[in-house]
Parts: sequence; structure tokens; C-alpha cells
Amino acid sequence: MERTKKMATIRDVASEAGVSVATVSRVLNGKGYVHEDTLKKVQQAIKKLNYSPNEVARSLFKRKSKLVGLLLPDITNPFFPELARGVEDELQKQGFRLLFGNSDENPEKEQAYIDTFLQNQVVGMISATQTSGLHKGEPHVIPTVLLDRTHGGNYTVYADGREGGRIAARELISRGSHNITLLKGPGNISPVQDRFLGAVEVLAGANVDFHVIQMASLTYEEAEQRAKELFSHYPGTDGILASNDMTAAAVLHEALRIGKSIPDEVQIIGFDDIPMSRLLFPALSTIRQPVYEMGKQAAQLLLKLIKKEQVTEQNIQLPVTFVERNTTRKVKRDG
Amino acid sequence: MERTKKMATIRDVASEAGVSVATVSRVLNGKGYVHEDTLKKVQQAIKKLNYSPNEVARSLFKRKSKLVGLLLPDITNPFFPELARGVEDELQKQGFRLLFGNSDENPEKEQAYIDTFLQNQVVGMISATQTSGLHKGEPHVIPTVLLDRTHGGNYTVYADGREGGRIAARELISRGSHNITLLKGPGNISPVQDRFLGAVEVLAGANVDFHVIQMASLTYEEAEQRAKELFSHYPGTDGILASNDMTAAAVLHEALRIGKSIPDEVQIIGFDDIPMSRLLFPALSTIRQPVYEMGKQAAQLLLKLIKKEQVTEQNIQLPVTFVERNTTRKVKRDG
DNA sequence: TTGAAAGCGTTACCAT
DNA sequence: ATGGTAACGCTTTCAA
Repeated sequence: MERTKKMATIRDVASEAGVSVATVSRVLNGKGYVHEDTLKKVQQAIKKLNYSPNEVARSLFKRKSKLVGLLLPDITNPFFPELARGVEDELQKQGFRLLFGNSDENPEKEQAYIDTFLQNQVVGMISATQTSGLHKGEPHVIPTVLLDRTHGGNYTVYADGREGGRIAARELISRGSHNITLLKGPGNISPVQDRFLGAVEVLAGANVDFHVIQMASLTYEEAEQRAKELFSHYPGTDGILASNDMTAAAVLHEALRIGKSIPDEVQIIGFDDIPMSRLLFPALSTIRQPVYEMGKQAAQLLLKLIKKEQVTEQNIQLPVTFVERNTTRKVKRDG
Repeated sequence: MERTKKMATIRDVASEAGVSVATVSRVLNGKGYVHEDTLKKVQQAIKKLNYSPNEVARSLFKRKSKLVGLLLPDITNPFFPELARGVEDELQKQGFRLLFGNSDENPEKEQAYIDTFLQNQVVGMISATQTSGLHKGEPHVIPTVLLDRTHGGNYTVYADGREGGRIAARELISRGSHNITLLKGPGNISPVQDRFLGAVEVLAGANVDFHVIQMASLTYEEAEQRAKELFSHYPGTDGILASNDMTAAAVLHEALRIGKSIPDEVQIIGFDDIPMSRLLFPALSTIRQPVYEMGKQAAQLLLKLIKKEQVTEQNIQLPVTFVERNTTRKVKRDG
């Protein structure tokens, strides 16, 4: 028998229990009066038929589902899985589910996902994409929070990249680098731009040389290429600020390959603190973003918007921290 | 004006175009006769109102959505993002969207996700979880394919772990290791068990010593711990077979920390070829699973099931390959 | 070629 | 405390 078993409906439950669908609906939703005995009958019927309510019908009637759309550039980029978990864990607790899509920074794909999210009556959206048709054009039809790549949305959650850049630069300097090279990421990715600006701010005011290598992307492949250029163009470099851990890893790899001693000859600081960073050898010193927490906060903010609760902070900035590992030298602290 | 703009419905389009909803529906779905002029009128109305059909209402009527449920143990585990992309990319092309959940190997959570997937009328499911209530108990209500952790489902896609284990063992031996330690993963994860069995098969028939260290989990934390034990209990080890790249990375890190020369003193082979592996230093030699391809094939298989097309292979096994990097010695090949 | 109406599984209003 | 029923937005007979 290959038949797909038909799901029991509220009507089946009603007739099984010998009551009306309205009554079943009431017990399902725990609202309205229902006699104790009736309650029991209904519950039994539900159990007997292994009934569970059809969310689609509910969504149709209520004109909103229990679904949230999550839009990411690419889950394959190690920065995003934790973000996604932060979002999911928080939402899941409240009974919401995730409709999920990767846009690959492709505006058409992004728009296609947004459209289908909307068509599926999601109650809200969280987006970590750059281009985000979410904020341009049509007025927000549903609550939306922008995550990480925030470019001036109404509701945003992001880490303090500017300060991160400053911290990184300071750490490098205080640990003795005088000749610093910055790997600068694409200017259109706002958090990446911020960390660069922060670093330059400090570097410009300090008594050190520095150079900038501009990258067109944040792919590992490009980073490998740039790392080679770096060591040939600026052989005197004794400190490197990478725009993220991925590129830091590529630089570290190349440095080791050509026999540089890390951190003695060259110090390296990354950005993000992706899970891999501690597994590199030497383990990568980096600026940590509280990624999971960011996802979580975005979800909490969205939840408030959905429930129309008062939100005190529309733009939530989370602090970053320096994670000292082994691509930077120890600093002597007196005290 | 803070109003949430109400979406146009098929009725709005109908009255705008001066036709009936039935006609609009026909043009929407491109089925049934509709006069050229009527067609144009309707299309204009659609454009004018910026109408797009409500998927929820469609799903309700058809009793199935355009949604597919994807169940993963943990997207945060670097093995899974590529799997997910393989699945998504394939499904996305055909207009299906992903409802996504992480089970954390927790049967209750898993069941909860499955339930809501079903309540949302997904057309199919893909699951990479171990416990999968998907195959036990109730008859499959909807098409389901098991991915990676396949434990005898009806429709499965997985890599040849057994052969992978054999290959790894052979490579280690042919490159001169005589004293091999195996890091064995939890026995209840089938693909992990397979690769162990494959390795033992070869090792047992070869003229080498070998030891097994049993791990209770595949977390990096435990791997770090076990790595320490490994080098203190079996200091003579000159070859290590890890149950996945994550634990290989931990072992590599520890080996380097205590001053072992890799690969001269100790060779290491991982399993999976997660993106990080090539970034380690030395880059990790490993057994590669075609993860993206696995996801893709699972999606294709599911698509066939959904469309009730003939499926020739219910269980798709994909080959693994040895990726030679720098944690193994070069082997001299004469020819 | 087009339209009226039933029905998908719920919820919520209004009676009773 | 309970039931009848309209409505949510769509698709699909069936008639015209």
C-alpha cells in the first residue's frame, strides 16, 4: 500500500468527539469557555486521531504564519553559521520556524527570496545581505531587522567594527610592529569598511609606517594571491591587519610557507574569530565579534517587533574584543 | 502612516481587469483557455496592483506547499554548510524553498521540527540527522531522503565511508607509517563507524602496529583532550587516522605544540575535507567527501520523488578521494 | 472562452 | 458552554 495517509482535520476530531469544530478550535487555542468533560473528550479524540492542526490553514486565516525569513549571503562562509544558530535558537524557543535562503550577494536572487518569503506570509525577516531590497523601494510590509550588514536600516544589529579596527591597530603597535600592512576588504561591505577606517584612524596618529592592499573580494583565493604580493612588495612588513580571519588565515599560511617566523618576525591580527581561527597554527589572534549573540539579539528584536512590544533600541551595537592568541607577541605588562 | 499595506488579492486583480477570479487564476497558472485580449488586461492589472499570488492559500487548496524541510544536526559543524548549499541550490532552481532546522542530535527537537515541517505541508524532507523519527514509526507521509547519516532509510545519499577508511589506511602505510593510532568516533554515527571499519580492515591485514582511541563525541574540545592522551600513551605513534578533519585539526595542533615534526615524525590523515583543512599549516591531507554534490544529489532524488518520476537508484553512494596535502609524506612513484 | 461556486482547514463572530 | 457559519485567498470543476 503506497498511499499517502491523509492527515486528520479539525472536522474529524469534532465528529470523533461528538462536538462542533468551533469547540475543538477553542480547546486547541485555549480560549473561550469549554466544559471540563468536553475538554477531555476532545483531547482524547485528538490523541486518538493523532491530530495536529494545519498551520497552512491557520496562516491563511490569520494572514500570517509562524515563519520567519532568514536571508544570508552564503552559509558556506564560516562567519554565518553561528549567526544563523543565534537566530534560530531564539526563534525556535518561541515556536517560530526559519525559511532560509542564500543570496550570494546577487540582488535578483535576494529579491526572489524576499518575494517568496512574503508570499509565504512570513511574520518577519532577518537579513544579513548587503544589497537588501528590504530597505529601498516599497515600504516595509513586515517587520525586518538587518544583521551585520546594516547599511542604515530601521532596525539593525551589528558589531562595533570601527572600534574593532582601532583595537587591532593598537594591539599591533603596542606589541612592537612598526611597519604595518592592511588588507582592506571591499568598500561596499559596511562592517568591513568600518574596521578598516578604525585601524587607519589609529595608525595615522601613531608613529608607524603602513601600507594598504585593496582586495576586491574576501575569498580565500584572492587572499592567497594578495598575501604573495604583500610579502614581495612590502618585505619589511612586521605586522598585518587582515580584514577578516579568512584572509588572515591565507596570509598566515603564506608567511609560514616562505619561512617567516610568526609572531617574531611578523604579527598578524584577524577579524571575526571564526571557529577555525583557534585551530590554525599558530592560533590566530583576532578581533572577536559576538556572532551568536548578534543573531540572538536580532531574533529578540524581531520578536518584539512582531509582538508590537515597545523597542527601546532600534539599532543595537555589540562590542568586540581582542582575542590574544599566538600570532601576536606577548606584551609585558608591569604592575 | 504606519499602516501595513494590504497585499492585493486575486479578487482585486479580477475586478481591476473586469473579469472573474477564475480567469485570473487561469492566466496565473497558464492553463485553460483565455482570450488574448483578456490575457493582456489581466496581466496589466497584475502589474498595476503589483500582485503576486498568496502561496499559503495555494498550499491550502493543493494540500501541499513549495517548501522542503531540511533537518541538520548542527549547521555550525563545518561539514554541513556545503551540504545545505548543495540542497538549496538544486531546490531553489525548481522554485522550492527551504524550511530549516538544527536538531543538535536531540530527538525531541528533531521531532518538533519534523512535526512543524509537516504542519506546514512541506512537499518533502531531507534529513542528515541520526535518530530520525523519519524512518521509524509512522509510514512516511511525504517523500523523504536521508543524507549522510543514512541508517537504512528508503532513499539515501551518502559517501563511501568504508572505502574512505581503507584508502586512508593504505595511504598512511604506503607512506611509511608503522605505528598507527586511530581516533575512533562515536559508534552510533554510521558514516563515522564505516570509515573506522574500513581502516581497521586494511590495518589488520597489514604488517603494522595500531591502537584505537575511542571518542565519545566529535567535538574539538574532546579531540584536544584525546590528542594529549594520544601522544603520552602512544609516544611511538608515527601515523594518525582521525575520524574527521575537526579532530585531525586538534591532533595536528597538539602535535605541533609539543614539537613533533609533521609529516616527518608523524603523518596525519583526516576525513571530510572541510574548507578549513587546506588552511591549516601544514595543510591537512584528508579523505574528501563530495559534500556539495551529496546535497545536490539528495535534492535531485527528492525532486524525483516529489514529481513521482521513476527513480532508478534509491540509495546513492558517492565516491571519496584522497586529497594529498602536507601532513603526509610524498611517496616515490616509479614509472 | 468565461464565470459561479464549492472547497482546502482554520478561526472568530454571533447566536443560542 | 456550545454550535453554525462566514471568511481567509486560491484552484478547479461544471455550466453557460
